Amino acid sequence: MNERELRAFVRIAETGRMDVAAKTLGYSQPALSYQLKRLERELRTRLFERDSLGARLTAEGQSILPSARAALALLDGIRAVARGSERVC
Amino acid sequence: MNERELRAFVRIAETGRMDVAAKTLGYSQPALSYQLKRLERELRTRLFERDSLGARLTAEGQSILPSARAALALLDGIRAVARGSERVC
DNA sequence: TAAAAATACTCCATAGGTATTTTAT
DNA sequence: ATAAAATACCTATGGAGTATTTTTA
Repeated sequence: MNERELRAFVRIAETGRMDVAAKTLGYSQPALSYQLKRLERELRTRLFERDSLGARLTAEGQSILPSARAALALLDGIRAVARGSERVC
Repeated sequence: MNERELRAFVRIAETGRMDVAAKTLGYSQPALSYQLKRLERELRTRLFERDSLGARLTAEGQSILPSARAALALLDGIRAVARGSERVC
């Protein structure tokens, strides 16, 4: 479970589309598809139902979305703190 | 920033020793040293002062420790939720 | 000089990109 | 037929281990 996977998960949930999520995150659709698959494999849970219309959260996906967002917010906070104390080098 | 790096960071903070932290996490001291270095590089901040006595948190390290712990707790929660909804396969 | 961290090196697994295929509407 | 996701394949980078070196108390 890593930050990139969680950001992918949240963005797919927000857009309902893996190709759009990939574009807004700045990488390819297959790469994003692979990341989601990796996350689902690690959690042993299907997070989205996919079809030719897009990707919709499953119940499990919905249940972890708030925690994923909260965790990412904490990571953003860590970055902000770190940036605030950057050294000369 | 990934889960492994954060767990490494927290464990080093708790033990004050990279070799001990590595052992309790189940991997080698050089691997752990590398992970911490990667995290510090990404955050552009020194998180520990190291010497032949061990590793002690810097002020920046101390300031992110609570967030790191909270983020890991959220990840644990995600895992717990996922485990609770594991499918047949 | 002893103990802890850092570096060097080697190897395998992972992650991403492009091209293509599959699937459902 | 079209649009979205999945797969295949290739390559590059990352991450781990063992052995060794460096540093400082």
